[in-house]
Amino acid sequence: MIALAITIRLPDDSTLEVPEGSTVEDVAYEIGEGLGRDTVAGELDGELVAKEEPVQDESRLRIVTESDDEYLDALRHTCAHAFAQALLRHFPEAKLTIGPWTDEGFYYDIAEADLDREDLDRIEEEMADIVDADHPVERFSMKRTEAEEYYEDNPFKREILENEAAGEEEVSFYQQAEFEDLCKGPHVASTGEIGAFKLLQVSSAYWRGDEDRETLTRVYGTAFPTEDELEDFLEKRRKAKERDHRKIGQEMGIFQTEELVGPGLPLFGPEGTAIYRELESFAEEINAEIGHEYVRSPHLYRTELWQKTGHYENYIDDMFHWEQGEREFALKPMNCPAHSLIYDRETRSYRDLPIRYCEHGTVYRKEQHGELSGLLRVWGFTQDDGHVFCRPDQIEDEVTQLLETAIHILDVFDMEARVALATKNPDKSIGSDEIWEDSEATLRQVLEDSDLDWELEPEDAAFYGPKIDMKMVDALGREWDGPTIQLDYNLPERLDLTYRGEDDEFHRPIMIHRAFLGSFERFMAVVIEHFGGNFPPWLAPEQARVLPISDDHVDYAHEVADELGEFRVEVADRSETIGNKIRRGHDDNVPYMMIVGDDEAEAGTVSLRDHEERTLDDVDIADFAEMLADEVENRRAQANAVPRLEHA
RNA sequence: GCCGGCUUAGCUCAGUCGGUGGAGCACCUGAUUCGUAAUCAGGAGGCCCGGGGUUCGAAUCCCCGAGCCGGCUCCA
Repeated sequence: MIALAITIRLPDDSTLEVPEGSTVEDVAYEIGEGLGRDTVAGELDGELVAKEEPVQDESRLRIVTESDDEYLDALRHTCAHAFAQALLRHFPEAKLTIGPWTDEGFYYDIAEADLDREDLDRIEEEMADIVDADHPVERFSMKRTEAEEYYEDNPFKREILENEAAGEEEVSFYQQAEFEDLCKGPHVASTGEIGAFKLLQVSSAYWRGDEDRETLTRVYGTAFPTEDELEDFLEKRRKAKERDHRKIGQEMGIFQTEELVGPGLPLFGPEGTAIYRELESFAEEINAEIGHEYVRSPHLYRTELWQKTGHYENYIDDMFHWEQGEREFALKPMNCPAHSLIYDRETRSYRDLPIRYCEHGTVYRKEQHGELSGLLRVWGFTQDDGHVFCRPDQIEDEVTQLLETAIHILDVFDMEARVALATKNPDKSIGSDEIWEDSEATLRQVLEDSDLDWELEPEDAAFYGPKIDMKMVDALGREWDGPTIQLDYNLPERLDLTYRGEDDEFHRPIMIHRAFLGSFERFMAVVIEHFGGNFPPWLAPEQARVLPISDDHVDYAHEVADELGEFRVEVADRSETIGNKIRRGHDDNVPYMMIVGDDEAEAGTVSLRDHEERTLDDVDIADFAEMLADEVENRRAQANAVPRLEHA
């Protein structure tokens, strides 16, 4: 019998003919004996699959071995099985649902098992036994009908069989010792390959992510080939926890929330407000540079406005609204309609465009209670919002300018950007295909003309137009939502915005929504975590502190502080030991301490010490002031006065 | 909003079996006057998240609610 040949495309773009019905592993052996032996899994048309997966004609295949990143995914997937196996030994009545790998590890969702941290400890011990026993992980097939019987008591697995495996005759299972699980793979060859693992937390999740369906117990864990890698991972988590903006915000008195005020409504004291105002004046400076003019709009509006914009029907439940006499009013959830109405106050000419408005606009959105978190998700926040009204032929220039500005801003904070183009979601979009295609092409053009790396996020656009989203990458490599540039063809239509064209006809302007920092509140949270509270001088609530050695030097300390009057300077004038003052200055994250005693008072100098414990004696106050002024005015991300003065 | 956990001094946290609540730091007072990461002593500070219940008696047990934390879902 003659096997029919099919063609497989390999990563180097070469092709390989293999018999029909070949698996990933077969192809690997076809390429080379050694590669065949090392095969862990395959990447088939971009999807990670088990090595037993049959390949199709014309598919693209990459062989995954132990040296590839995907090996970690398979390892974690096997660890998820080891967890489920250990779980069933202690909780035989538990029902398994799904247990995939994730970027950080794995989770397993289970039903009919309430677990607490102590249970996890017991399960971890059992898992250690399973790993030590080094059970081989075997794949086997079962008829779908048999599998349905096998899972007679497990409606979740049966649902997977009904949906995911609907057309299949046979389904695959994986087995290690007494444990069997319906699973597509891939997995590593034996449980002993799991070098190090840890169960991280127990929480909950909805079956199929649907809040109307069953609530399941979800256990998160992670696994690595070696103990060292696990330890690095845990260390990074600990560091992240140390930098939690809620903790630092509390310690440094940056913000507070009060039950009496309400959830998600932070109060800022002088320390937080110093940071807040610095961010605001930074935004003001940027807006002046790029010609965005400030406007102001009220917090309260008749809801008819949001009926007109279309937000009412989609978001009224997320707005704060109430009847006021005959009318219904709502706190604004966004600034764009107000800006649009200002645009619309008179007949605009094509010559006037682009018209660019901006506002530090405070908006209120009734986020779900479970979503509220420190300054990251709140009910009331202030956006560094802006809207450009322009002609179609101006979009490219405007977006380019906004993109460059966003990159510059992140650069000031020493943060990298990860740029993505979010395109149309067919299920959630309005407007013609033609408009979408044009606007996506325009954004794509801007990105291609820039020297930025960017990726596509298909179907992630807002309903009214495509957007460029930027993630900010902080000092620990974590990603946060950053600047956004969104095209909007809808609102100008809804509010009937026009301009008079060269041809004497009325035309529809395009609206570009943009935010650089997002909201001042959330950006503060990011900045706190990014710098870990150790702010650069321009942002630090207290930029320098004068520490007199003894009470005899308090007067001189105040003289020094007065000389630095343009900065945020305090004097540690309580009767404490100098060691204690230094300790406090460091704990308070003051960038610069100026220690003054007899020597300094006599010479009219200070002894400088920064947060990095770098010290320099005999510093001229005016020289330091000049250095600090430079760091503040130029918004330098590092406090480097000590080394700079040292080498001056 | 849903699931689970937590809530004790300004902060971090102990509090046994149901029998009138403690520590460290911070704060106040006094002493000390100090040269680069915590001087010593004393004092003050509590609606034990709120409401209801069980009990002779509740920080502790039960019910309801709020806030926070971890997830899920959501994020114009």
